[in-house]
Amino acid sequence: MMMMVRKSKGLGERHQRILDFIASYQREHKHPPSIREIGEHCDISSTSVVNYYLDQLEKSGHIERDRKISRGMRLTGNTPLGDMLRVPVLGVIQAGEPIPVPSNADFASFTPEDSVEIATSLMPGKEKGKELFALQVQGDSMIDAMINDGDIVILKPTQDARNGEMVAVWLSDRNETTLKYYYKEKDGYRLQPANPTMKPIMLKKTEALEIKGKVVMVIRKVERYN
Amino acid sequence: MMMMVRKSKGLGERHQRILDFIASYQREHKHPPSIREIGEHCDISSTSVVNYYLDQLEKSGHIERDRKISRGMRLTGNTPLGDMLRVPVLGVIQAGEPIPVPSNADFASFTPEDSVEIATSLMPGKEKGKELFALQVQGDSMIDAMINDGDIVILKPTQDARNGEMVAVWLSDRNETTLKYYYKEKDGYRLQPANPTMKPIMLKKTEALEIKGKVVMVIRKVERYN
DNA sequence: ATGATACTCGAACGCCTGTTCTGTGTCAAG
DNA sequence: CTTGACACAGAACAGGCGTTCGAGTATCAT
Repeated sequence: MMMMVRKSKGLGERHQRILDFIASYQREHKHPPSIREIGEHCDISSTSVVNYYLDQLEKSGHIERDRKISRGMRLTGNTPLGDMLRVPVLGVIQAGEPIPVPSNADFASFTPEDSVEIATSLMPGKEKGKELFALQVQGDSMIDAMINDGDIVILKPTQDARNGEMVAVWLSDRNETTLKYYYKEKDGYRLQPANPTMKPIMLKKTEALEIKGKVVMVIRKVERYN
Repeated sequence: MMMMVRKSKGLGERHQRILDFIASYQREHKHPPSIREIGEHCDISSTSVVNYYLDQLEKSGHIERDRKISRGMRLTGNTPLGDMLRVPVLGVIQAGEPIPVPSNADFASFTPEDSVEIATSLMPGKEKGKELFALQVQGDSMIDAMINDGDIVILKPTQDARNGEMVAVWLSDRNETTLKYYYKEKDGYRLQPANPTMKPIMLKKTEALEIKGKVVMVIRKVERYN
């Protein structure tokens, strides 16, 4: 029979699968799954194998376990609750620099320090998917998007947008990153600033427009201005 | 034997005791207690009696239960976890209207619909006190504070501010509400807009300035602009 | 080859736990 | 006084669940 080869570095596919299942189960049921439920949904036929992986995940610090207690497991670091999302802060965003986009398997491991927690109840629409990432705004170049220095923008990675959505775009012709409301028009694109007093950027079809993500939320921690 | 008299209105002593125990147990163990554990710590000798009360608490909406599932209960309504704050949205804030301030005992009861949840990890400084309230911005009158129509501002009620703090003030002379950075100067007050391209409001000492609260956070859910 | 290591399976054991049933004492209404 | 709702106890049942054990298989370095 085919055997899975262990990826000596990081988590194997089954580890990841179990981790994901615990998270999604917790979100749906408000409590952790049992060992047998994990086995069923992760195609593991024996409870002892689930237990085997759970032990490893505990040793590697990904989960905590309360032995002997039914469903006594919880994720550590990442999403402790089903009510919150942990969004990785992948870097900064500023006018003169390209946008850091999430590398393929970048969501797997990120330190709790470099992430922000968002209550799912705050999330607009059905963007509750876990493919979100965050960037910290650097500089005052986004003031036309009503976004301050230091603000945190939550993005959903995408290559195309619908009219009226706020997107993060890289204008390679101008060497510029910007956040604007996106409108496709007959002769090109219109990038509308959030500030209604400011004029839009009109782009011809010939000009390059790379959509990197869609803005779903902006968070500003107001400390002191000094 | 002594019997407890049921308080026909509200929760009896045992109901409250069970509720408190579930909360404290959950805090300590990260998972809910079992029926028998509740019985032991609440001086109830029979599991059926615990079940009896749990049923009532479920009917009255204080807890939710997953039948047949071990420790399948959880508190509803109030933030069961210490990881999130529930902030009441007391109303709207706009230029032409006074600021709704929290009435004395207003934090006690508010519906979950009229509140926003904030992860404590997001809270700046030590404003994690629960005396916070939120207002929804109405209109474009706060654009000079880099705040959009529909944004949610989290406020901490206070009557005075230190220099550099963003405050919500009511200028009775002008019949105007505004959000500005606050600076006390020798000849009066300076109210500085967050947008660095805009000019401050200079106030003489004689002009009335009512500070209603201090802004600690701004949240913008970006849906669609259309 | 050979042993070590990693991984998997199936089954059984036994405690944990929610559920249910029977019975008892209290108290207010009829 | 009878009746019934209410609060409670105790015991037993049945299924859920974590744990453990024995055994088998694939990969790989020795």
